[in-house]
Amino acid sequence: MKLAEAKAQFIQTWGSLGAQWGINRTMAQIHALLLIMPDPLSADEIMQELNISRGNTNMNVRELINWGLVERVLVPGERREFFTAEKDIWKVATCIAKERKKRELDPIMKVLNQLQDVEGEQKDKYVKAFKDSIHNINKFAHQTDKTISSFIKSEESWFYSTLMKIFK
Amino acid sequence: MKLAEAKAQFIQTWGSLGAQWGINRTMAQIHALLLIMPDPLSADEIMQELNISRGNTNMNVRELINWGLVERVLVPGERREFFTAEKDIWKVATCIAKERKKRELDPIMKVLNQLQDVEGEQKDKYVKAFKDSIHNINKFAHQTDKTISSFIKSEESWFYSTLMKIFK
DNA sequence: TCGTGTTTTCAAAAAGTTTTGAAAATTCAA
DNA sequence: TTGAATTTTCAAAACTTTTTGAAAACACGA
Repeated sequence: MKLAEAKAQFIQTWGSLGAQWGINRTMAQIHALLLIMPDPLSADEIMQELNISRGNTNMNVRELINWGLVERVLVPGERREFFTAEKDIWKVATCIAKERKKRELDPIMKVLNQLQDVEGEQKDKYVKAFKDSIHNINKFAHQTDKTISSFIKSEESWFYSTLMKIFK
Repeated sequence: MKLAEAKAQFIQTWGSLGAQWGINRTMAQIHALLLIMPDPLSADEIMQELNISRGNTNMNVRELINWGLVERVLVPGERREFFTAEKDIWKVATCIAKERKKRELDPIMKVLNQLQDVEGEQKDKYVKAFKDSIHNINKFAHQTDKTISSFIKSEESWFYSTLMKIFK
């Protein structure tokens, strides 16, 4: 397989994966492109490679920067901005985990805690079923929160550097 | 807080969570409703509770059944079908993990394996960067696959029943 | 300050997804 | 069979999200 073909396929696969994950397709494609490019790209280069408009490029690059997955790079002697993606896939993973935890898990945990105290008799089977469900989901959410938190922290810890060598 | 209010809030929160996860909002809401109801519901009851059309109900219930999150229940003496959701949140989680692995991780791993062998010189920095990226992502994907597989299996194993008692 | 190259914004258009509801199909008791 | 209750289908409508591109804003050297 030729490089150009492989590149196109990788970008499109990463793009549809992103779409299923609530990340928009173009954002994921830009990320894919920057992942496999050795040097930083300018907005124009991204536009050309992916055939998308300037506005679209700008918007999605900014969002990738917000997620912490892409960085602005200043090339000496160049007026234009260049962009590059974090290449260490473990860092990418922890970065995404951190962001999704903040955007998804944390808010639902807040709601679950409020829903714990519904008025009403335990004798009422509807009240009982509701409370039981919320209670169980809440326990599960706390466990998940702990697991994700330690995954996120593992990146920085001593434990990480020793253990991860096995996989890297 | 009153039960009705808490119920509505839970359904709507679970619904928007689902939307972020690539699951459609209504499907997640039906799931939420069935999760907190002690007894199975009929299609009509779901329609009334959530204010959605018959077609919509039918389609999304079927999809939930495909995911293995909801079951058809036959009530003796009733012509209509009733539906109920798995209440054990650990089972729900492994079920979702299994399905998402099948739909998302497995296909991308297939593509990554194909992309491993791109033609071209290692001296070409674009070829090198591409190969390195794919190689690293592939290693990560294999690791993730193992982790998810053992999570899915944990449900059935001896280890599960002993360890999970701590959290339940 | 001006002019040029560059980035950002945002309203409107395009594309994509979900929902509706009525008609068709199915099921089953009589 | 027949017909009433129920479920399923699917084209069109409603809604949501994404993309475009031109205009505005910005940055900076001369």
